[in-house]
Amino acid sequence: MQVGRGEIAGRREEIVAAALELLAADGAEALSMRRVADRVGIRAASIYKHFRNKEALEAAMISAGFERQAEAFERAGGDLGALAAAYRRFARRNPHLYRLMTERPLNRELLAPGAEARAAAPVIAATGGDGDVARAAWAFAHGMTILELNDRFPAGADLDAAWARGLAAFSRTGRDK
Amino acid sequence: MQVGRGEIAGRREEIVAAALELLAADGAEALSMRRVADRVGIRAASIYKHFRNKEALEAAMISAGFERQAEAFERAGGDLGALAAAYRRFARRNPHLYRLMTERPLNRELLAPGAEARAAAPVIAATGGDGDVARAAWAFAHGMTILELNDRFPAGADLDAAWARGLAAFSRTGRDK
DNA sequence: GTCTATACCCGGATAGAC
DNA sequence: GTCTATCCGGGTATAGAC
Repeated sequence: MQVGRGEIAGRREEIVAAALELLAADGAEALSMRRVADRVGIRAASIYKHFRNKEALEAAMISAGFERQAEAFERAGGDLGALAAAYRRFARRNPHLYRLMTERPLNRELLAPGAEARAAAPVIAATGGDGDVARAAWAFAHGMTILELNDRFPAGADLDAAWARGLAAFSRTGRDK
Repeated sequence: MQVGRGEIAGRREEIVAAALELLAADGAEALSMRRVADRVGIRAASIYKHFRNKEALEAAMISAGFERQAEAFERAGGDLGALAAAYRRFARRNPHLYRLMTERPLNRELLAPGAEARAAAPVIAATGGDGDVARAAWAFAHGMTILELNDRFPAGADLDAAWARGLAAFSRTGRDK
C-alpha cells in the first residue's frame, strides 16, 4: 500500500475513498472533481495538489478496485466455481466500479504496480495455467457479468444455469481437451 | 424499414447516417447534437423536429446497428463458428457502435420493433434452441469481443485460440451434455 | 495544501420568428 | 422544418494569494 507518511498520503486516500463512495452512490456521470471535492470537504482545485488530473484519480480508484477483487478471490478459495461466484458478487455489489474497471483500456502506467496481476492470478491458477483457457473463461465471466449489469438478458432467463453451463465448459473435469 | 414517405423520413435517416459516421470516426464523446447537425448541414435545434431528444437519436442508431449485425449474420450462414467470426468482425469494424449497442441497458420502447430479436435469432438457432447455452455462448462472444476492443488481453495473447477453445465448449459436437 | 477567482469550453434543450 | 438567440447547467484545469 506504499503510503509515504503523514498527511499527504492520508489525504490522497481520503480523496480516493470519497470518489469511490460517490461512484458507488451515483454512477460515473456524477463523478466530477467538484463533487468529489464536496464530499471531502475541500475545493476542486485542491485535488490537483494530490492528483495530476482526473484520469490519475480514476486510475487510483481502479487500482483500489483490483485490490478489493483480489481480496474477494482470496476469500473464495481456488475453485473455479467459487471464483466465478465471487467475481459475479463483486460486480453486483460494485456495479459502477466494475464498469470503470472494465469499460475502457487501462492506462497501466498510472495503476498501482501489480494490482491488476494480483486480481488476475487466481483465475489463471484455477484454469490450470493454460492461457487460452484462462482468457476464454475470463471472457465468459465478464460477458455474463456485464450483460447482467446492463440488463441485457431476458427477464425470465436462468442466469445461474447459464453460468453453470459455461463453467462446466471451462473447468478441468468438463474439458474435452 | 418503415419509411413514411418523402422528405421527413429521408431527413431522419440522413441524421442517423450522419450520427453513425460521426460515431465511427470520433467515438461516443464526440457525438453531440451540434456536431451531428454540422455534419448534416443544419442547426442542432432542427434535429429536435425529428427526434424528441438525444436518447431517441441514439436508439435509432442502435436499431440500425442491430440491422447491420443481422445482415452480417445472414451472410455468415448458420454455423456457430461462422457466426462468431461475423460477430467479432462486426465489432472490430464498428467498435464505437458496438459499444453504444452493448454498454448500457436498452430502452427497448425506443428501438425499431424486432431489430434486437432479428440480430439474436441466428445465435439462438445455432445453439440448438437451448436458451442457457445460447446465453452462455453470447456472453462468451461478447466478453471476448469487448475485452479485445478495450485492449484488455496481454499483447502476445492468441485470441484465435481462446475463441476456438470457447466455441468448442458451446458447439454441439463439443458438448458434454 | 487550501483557498478564491476565473479561464475556457462544452453539453442538451427550448422559444418564437419565418 | 429550419433558423437565430438563448437559457441553464456542467465540466477540467490553472493562477496566484495566503
